[in-house]
Amino acid sequence: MDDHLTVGRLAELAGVTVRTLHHYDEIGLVTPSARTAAGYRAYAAADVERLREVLTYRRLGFGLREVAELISDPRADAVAHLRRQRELLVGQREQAAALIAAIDKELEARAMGINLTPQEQLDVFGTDKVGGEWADEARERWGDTDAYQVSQRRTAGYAKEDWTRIKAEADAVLNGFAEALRAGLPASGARAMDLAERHRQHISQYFYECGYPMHRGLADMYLADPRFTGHYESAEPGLAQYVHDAFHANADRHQPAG
Amino acid sequence: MDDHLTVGRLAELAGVTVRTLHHYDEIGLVTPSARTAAGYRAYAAADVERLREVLTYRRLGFGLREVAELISDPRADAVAHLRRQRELLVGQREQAAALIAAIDKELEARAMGINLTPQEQLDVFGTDKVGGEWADEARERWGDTDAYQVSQRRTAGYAKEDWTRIKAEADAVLNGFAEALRAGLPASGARAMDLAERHRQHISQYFYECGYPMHRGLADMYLADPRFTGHYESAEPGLAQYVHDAFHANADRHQPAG
DNA sequence: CCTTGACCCTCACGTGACGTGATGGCGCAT
DNA sequence: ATGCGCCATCACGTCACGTGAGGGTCAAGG
Repeated sequence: MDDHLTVGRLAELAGVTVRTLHHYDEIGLVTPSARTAAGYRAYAAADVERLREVLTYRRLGFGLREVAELISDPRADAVAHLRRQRELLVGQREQAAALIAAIDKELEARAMGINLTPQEQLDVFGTDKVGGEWADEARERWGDTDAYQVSQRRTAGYAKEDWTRIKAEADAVLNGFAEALRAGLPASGARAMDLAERHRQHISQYFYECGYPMHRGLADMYLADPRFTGHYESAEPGLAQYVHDAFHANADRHQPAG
Repeated sequence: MDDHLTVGRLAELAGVTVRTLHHYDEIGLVTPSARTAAGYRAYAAADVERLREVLTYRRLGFGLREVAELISDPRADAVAHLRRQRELLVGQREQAAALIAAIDKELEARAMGINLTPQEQLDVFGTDKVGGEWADEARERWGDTDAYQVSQRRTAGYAKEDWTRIKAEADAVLNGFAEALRAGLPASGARAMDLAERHRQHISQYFYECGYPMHRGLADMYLADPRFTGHYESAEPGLAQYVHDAFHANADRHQPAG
């Protein structure tokens, strides 16, 4: 009977308290499929699976009542659940990104001594509902409220020649960096700083407000996302790291890290 | 006295209920700086600012008790708060990303008929604590748990000629799509399907496992992120949308949406 | 002037998802 | 047989509000 887990073991594995498992048992959400002679709860593999489902939905902000409905929905199999959970997580992630952008905007504003209008400050509020029941109306909003959509709207108006020019400018910066790297110039040198600043203003002008904090974020992403990394590495090996370092150095110059 | 807000107005602006504001008043967390003769709560601009602070911390999972401590911390000014909040949000976003990656892994596994080991399934648990007190130990974990790090390791080994070849292949796909679009072929047609599939396998081969769910995600990002959008739009206007539709259509063919 | 309807007030109890003991039964090692 | 750690079931506490109940306030309209 080693394939059955006790409450304590499962609790530890799942990262929840014993009381939580008791509670889920009480309300019939995750009931151990067996009990020992002494009345100990004995969780089987299937129970663990179910708990995993429950916890995933819980983490997405659903109430236990809703979770129960979701996982007992007969027209949705495990894969459907995973897809749904994925959707919700993407929404969560993008919402976090939107809030980060909003904070960056405020930080930028404060760094420049500008006070945002009350309206702009309150915009931050509108983007979510402090967690919880956004789940049901999720898709409805992430069609239009999304922060990315903003920049999308901004970019939507560009014609082909605009894009060509924009890209040409971006390529010029990239080539500049590649040359600087080949020439052995340091990533924190004057040339690299110039290029970093040009890049930042380029993004700011054509896409969205890109303050130094966000520019740091971009730098990190260029290293983390292989599609960006590839873009730089194919121009010159080591360029992605070089550009990353330059952006950070430039950000440090203008806004010493806290 | 137009610069003072009533509960209802503020509640609407802030996206919370009147009861919540009453509650915050009761516990002294956000107290209106004035009352009208009739006893109506009158919130001034400073109160709004404070509420914004509170709500931001709340959204990050802090209890009201903790929020009270945080914002009454005299050695932290507004900027410090914003920076801290930003850090936490970045953590949240990355955690969501990690969970998405985990779900994609499971989806991939299921699509291939493989069942993940219990260990691998339980890994999902470990990545967080269902929300709440992760706040304090945040940075400590998000240094190495990050999902991106994986693909970074994989791409680290490529030399310049590899990158050149990889990029050439990617460009070939892009040009194929541009031609198809110019030729008026539908985004769900055979040619587009071929290209979409080639792209998916290209990503899978050189970067990371890219199943159909993730490929859908990529498609969405190509539309959402202006840097990607620009890449496609500069080749042919409307191409970003076209590619997006093609990826989705291709995913639908292989894995009908649930 | 008086009503109507939308908003405001203060109790005060209800709720959801557990936390936190209290009290007592297993189970295995010394 | 006697600790020690884990298990069981009540049962009340808590936190952040929800949800009326019962009653004043205010600007607009008949």
